[in-house]
Amino acid sequence: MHNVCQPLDRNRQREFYEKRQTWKKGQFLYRAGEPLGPIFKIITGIVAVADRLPDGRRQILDFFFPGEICGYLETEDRYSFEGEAITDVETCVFGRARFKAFTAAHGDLAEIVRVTLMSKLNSANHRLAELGQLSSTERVAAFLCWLKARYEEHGLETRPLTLPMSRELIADHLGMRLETVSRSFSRLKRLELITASDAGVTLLDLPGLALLAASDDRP
Amino acid sequence: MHNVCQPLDRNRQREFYEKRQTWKKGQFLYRAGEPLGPIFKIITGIVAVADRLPDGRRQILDFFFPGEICGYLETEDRYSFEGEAITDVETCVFGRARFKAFTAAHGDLAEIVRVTLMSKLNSANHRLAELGQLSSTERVAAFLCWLKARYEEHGLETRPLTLPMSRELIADHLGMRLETVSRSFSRLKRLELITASDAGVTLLDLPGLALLAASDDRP
DNA sequence: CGGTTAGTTGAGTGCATTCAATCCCAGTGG
DNA sequence: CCACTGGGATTGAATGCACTCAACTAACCG
Repeated sequence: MHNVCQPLDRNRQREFYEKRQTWKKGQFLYRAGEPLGPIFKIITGIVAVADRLPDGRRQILDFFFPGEICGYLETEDRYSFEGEAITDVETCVFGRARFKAFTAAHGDLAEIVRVTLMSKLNSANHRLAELGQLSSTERVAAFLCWLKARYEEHGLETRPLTLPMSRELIADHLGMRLETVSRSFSRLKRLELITASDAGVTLLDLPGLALLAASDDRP
Repeated sequence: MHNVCQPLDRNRQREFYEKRQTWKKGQFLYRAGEPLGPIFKIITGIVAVADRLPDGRRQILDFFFPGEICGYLETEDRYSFEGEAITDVETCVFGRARFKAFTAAHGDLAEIVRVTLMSKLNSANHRLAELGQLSSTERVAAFLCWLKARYEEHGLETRPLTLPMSRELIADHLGMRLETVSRSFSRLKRLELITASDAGVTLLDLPGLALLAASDDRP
């Protein structure tokens, strides 16, 4: 159907971006241990990438927003983690080999990949500090600051902040139980750092939240 | 020896590896926020890379062993984290710009950098799952398994395993207090999964430890 | 020897978890 | 139209794990 690899821009674009795919909320784009399939570029929606322990516990490692690429991380020839659509999601799907060849051929793209990887590693490290050192409420505060920053990147409304993920997802991201997440929200409300309506959460005192979060803001 | 790349071998080698530096246990190779200095390749000893919160709490992100490179992670023009010699350390020190130029000029080296970054990101992700999901004793078990694997990589004695880091360092790595680390060791002894002598720790039942650690082995 | 530092262990506290009840809302079918 | 249902969220009560504070041991070094 799509012929492979011409050094012609038009074709490239088409090759890369033509093959779209949609996912319902709750569907998995890929699972850990599955043979490597394609790489996904998110067009709309949010994907949660998670590590899962044998007994079912899971750690959500990152939330991927439109414009980001997920599914590229691999060990051997299997996916390392799992990617789940937590909203309805639309993706571009394209082959790994082709992606590799393409970046190899373009030095500047390789540099972009390097910078992206480094930035992701940086974020992961900051999150390690959060998980290891912050109390539950501090973690929620840090999460809200982070989410606001992501929303601003994407030009989304931040007053109020519409939370696209459930308490359970937040809990699995922050290494706590959903009830504890809920209590933390209540605590933040009582401290008048946030208010909540059915539309979402409003951050009343960003400096105060950042102070609670203590950790340097994550990039 | 280190056989890095062919063209202009002699000179390159000299440029890269001639400048050595030694560090006493406890010295910092670099600190977060400092203007970017050189990149460090560790020849002997172990370096702990850590993130530090404003109030002094720290999260040790990784331990770097001989042959590894640390100090390359950056945001803007500052070091993101801090690198501390936890034993006496000998390093090669070389300039960032030169390193960049060198990798840019050699596609294969750039690929090595990419793979290394990806592997580090993979490890960081697995450690996120550990911090987020495992109990304290499980975390210590995971840590011991990981350390053994690292030792084997480097051809070091693993029966017994000589722990190069104090309880406090382990605690700051695993997000717990040093007393809890100590209690976890005692628990593992009581479970007859390990024994300890003044020479170090012997892992009696690796499968048992790995089972406790639950998480997939980290790479 | 005394002084110092790393490690272990005990007692008591507190924070996060577990289990459970309730509430709210959206969806559905009588 | 309203009663019913199910999922997400909040809150309460009780438990338990990890933390704090503190005592004590062992090893090392002057």
